[in-house]
Amino acid sequence: MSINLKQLSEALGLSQTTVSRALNGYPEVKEATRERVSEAARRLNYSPNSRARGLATGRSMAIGHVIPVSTQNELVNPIFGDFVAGASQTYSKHGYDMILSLTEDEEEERFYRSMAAQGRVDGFIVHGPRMRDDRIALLASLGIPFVVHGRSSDIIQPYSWVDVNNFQSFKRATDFLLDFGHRRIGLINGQETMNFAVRRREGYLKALHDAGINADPDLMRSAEMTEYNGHRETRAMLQLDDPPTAILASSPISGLGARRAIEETGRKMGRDISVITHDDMISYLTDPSEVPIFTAARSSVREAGRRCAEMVIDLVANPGADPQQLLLETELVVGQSTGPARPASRSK
Amino acid sequence: MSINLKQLSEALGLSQTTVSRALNGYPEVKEATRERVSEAARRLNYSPNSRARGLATGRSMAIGHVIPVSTQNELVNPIFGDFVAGASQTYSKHGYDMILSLTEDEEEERFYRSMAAQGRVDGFIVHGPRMRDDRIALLASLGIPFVVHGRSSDIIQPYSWVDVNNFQSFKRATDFLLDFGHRRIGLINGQETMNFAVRRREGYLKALHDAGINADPDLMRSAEMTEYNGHRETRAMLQLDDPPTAILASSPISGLGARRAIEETGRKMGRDISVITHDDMISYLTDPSEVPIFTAARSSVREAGRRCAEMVIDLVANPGADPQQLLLETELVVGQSTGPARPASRSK
DNA sequence: GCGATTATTTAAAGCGCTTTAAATAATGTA
DNA sequence: TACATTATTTAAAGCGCTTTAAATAATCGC
Repeated sequence: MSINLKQLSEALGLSQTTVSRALNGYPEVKEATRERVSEAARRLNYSPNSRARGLATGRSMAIGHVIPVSTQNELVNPIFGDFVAGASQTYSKHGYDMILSLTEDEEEERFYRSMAAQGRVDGFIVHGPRMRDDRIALLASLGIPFVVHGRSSDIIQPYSWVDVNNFQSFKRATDFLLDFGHRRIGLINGQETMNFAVRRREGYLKALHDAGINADPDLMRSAEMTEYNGHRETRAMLQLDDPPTAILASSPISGLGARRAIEETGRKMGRDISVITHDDMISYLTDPSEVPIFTAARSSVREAGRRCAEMVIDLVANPGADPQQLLLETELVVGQSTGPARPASRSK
Repeated sequence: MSINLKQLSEALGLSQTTVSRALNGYPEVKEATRERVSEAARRLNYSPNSRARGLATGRSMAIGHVIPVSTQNELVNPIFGDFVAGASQTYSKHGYDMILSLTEDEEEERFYRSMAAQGRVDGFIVHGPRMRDDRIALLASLGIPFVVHGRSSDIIQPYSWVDVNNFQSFKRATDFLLDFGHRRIGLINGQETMNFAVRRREGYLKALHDAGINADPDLMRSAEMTEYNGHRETRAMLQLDDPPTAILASSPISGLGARRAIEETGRKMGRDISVITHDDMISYLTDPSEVPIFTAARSSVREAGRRCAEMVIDLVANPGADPQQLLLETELVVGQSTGPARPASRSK
């Protein structure tokens, strides 16, 4: 189908060395020669074999994205598509490929090791960091560049990460509700084995504490962020003797479930009950309206994907460099789902 | 970090040839030798460099997934995560990598060409086939194995695909509604540049036609499958003089929007208006209840991912073989969102 | 016009593996 | 025991590129 370097250089009457250099932009090639070479390469449809080039350079020009999938809950995080879209954009700009694999918990270590040892990738993006994630120590010991999307906790050695300021974001959202006079605020969090979920809870608790409010365990729920779970947990909270007047949901999807539960009881969201969601701005979920339905703490996960990709490419290019960190703030976008607290309406 | 073949063979006092053969399961190696080699490989932490191996074998052991992203609508399809999860599972079983890239329309052809020419992948999965998708002719002309997830139309040459029987699925769902006495059935379809959407509309129309009902253009909507659009289109239909008594939604997400619009007008889904959705069984959206909220035509996109991966691996292994096709049927799961037609209730 | 520089090109080695062709060892047969 | 077979191992070539070290061409200063 397409020719190789040897054929191209023979066709040109030049050595492989010169042709290679011409195409790779080395300065010691006469400009006229370079043009002749480029033209011929285009005309004869030459493209360098990536494996051969990789073998010679010691680079694979690929970054591995390893998505943990626990065996119990085979859930794929909905943010995943948009994150990857952002990263892919950056990679293609730099000539990198993205190698994606979903691995189950038990195989995770083996997988990272073999990908690294076989030289299939030049670096990794670590997804879904857990509370005390041992992947970080593993990758550090393997000596391969990596960036964590999110953070872990209790890790001594510095490492590179890109994270949303989940603590601040949920503190801010809680403050916003407190300012509206809400005192009973429910939290519908993601699974608290995940690091981000714990940080969100801490932000929520801090705001309550600063306002002199004791947190009520009944109002703090934690489950996978599905529509179904958001509905179930909200319904349960609304059935309490002293139901919340506001709810903080960790994802727009659990937010949808919360809305359904609210409306099922004849309440109106935004009037009887306020709701704020965290919103990663997933393309098919984020409301494009001027005043969106949901008041939300927004942070573009696509942007996070771009930044992670840039960071790991940078780490690959500068092996000696120090780890980098980037903390993204969310933006609180006020929509129709929040308003002043009403005296605990118990309609129905 | 880890050693190479030469070092391993020197440590063993054997030739590289024998060591290579021992590890790759060739029969001409004495069993005792093979064991000695495997043991040493394990002990000395040897793993073969994938690029070198790929250069020698001419295989890259990677399959490319190219997701089209149109510049106007930067939407990432929500099914994508689960499809990829299924495929990844199959790949890792066979030692393949998945290379993922999102490319914009204009770059698509160039991208496929260069991936193929550079030998970065051994085959492709084509996502989101359009009505008369020219990627199929392109890939056929490149002579590289590929499987289309979905089908195109008006393509003369046979090609490999895995698709859901969208026509039959929507015909069946429409029949189900007709049996309940519905005569005004709204369709909230995906974008009809996509092949699947057109097939769904045809199934819907066929059922109506067989029942002697003239399709009403006002009841056939087509837009990207977001919550927001599902809401908007449903609301528009409910405001008609002669509103539908049932709605067919092309995705669970537009279904959520439809439900919101229905309830906003004081109607009750399942009683006043019936809704059936197509459901790809996306992990975070599918309702695990015995009797789910939504009546839906279900088909596991994760399974489709697995089957596509198997098929492309098979095509790579058997270059001469004929194209393969697989048509998956949906299962109509009856939930709470459907019931007998009610005399066009115009509450509120 | 000639040696010294500088610019440009090339031969050949090397990246780490697989595989062909050939050599050596082991076993069988008469 | 000697020759033919079969089993096992090895040397070396080759995959297609980059890059080091060396060669050749062109240009400069005087």
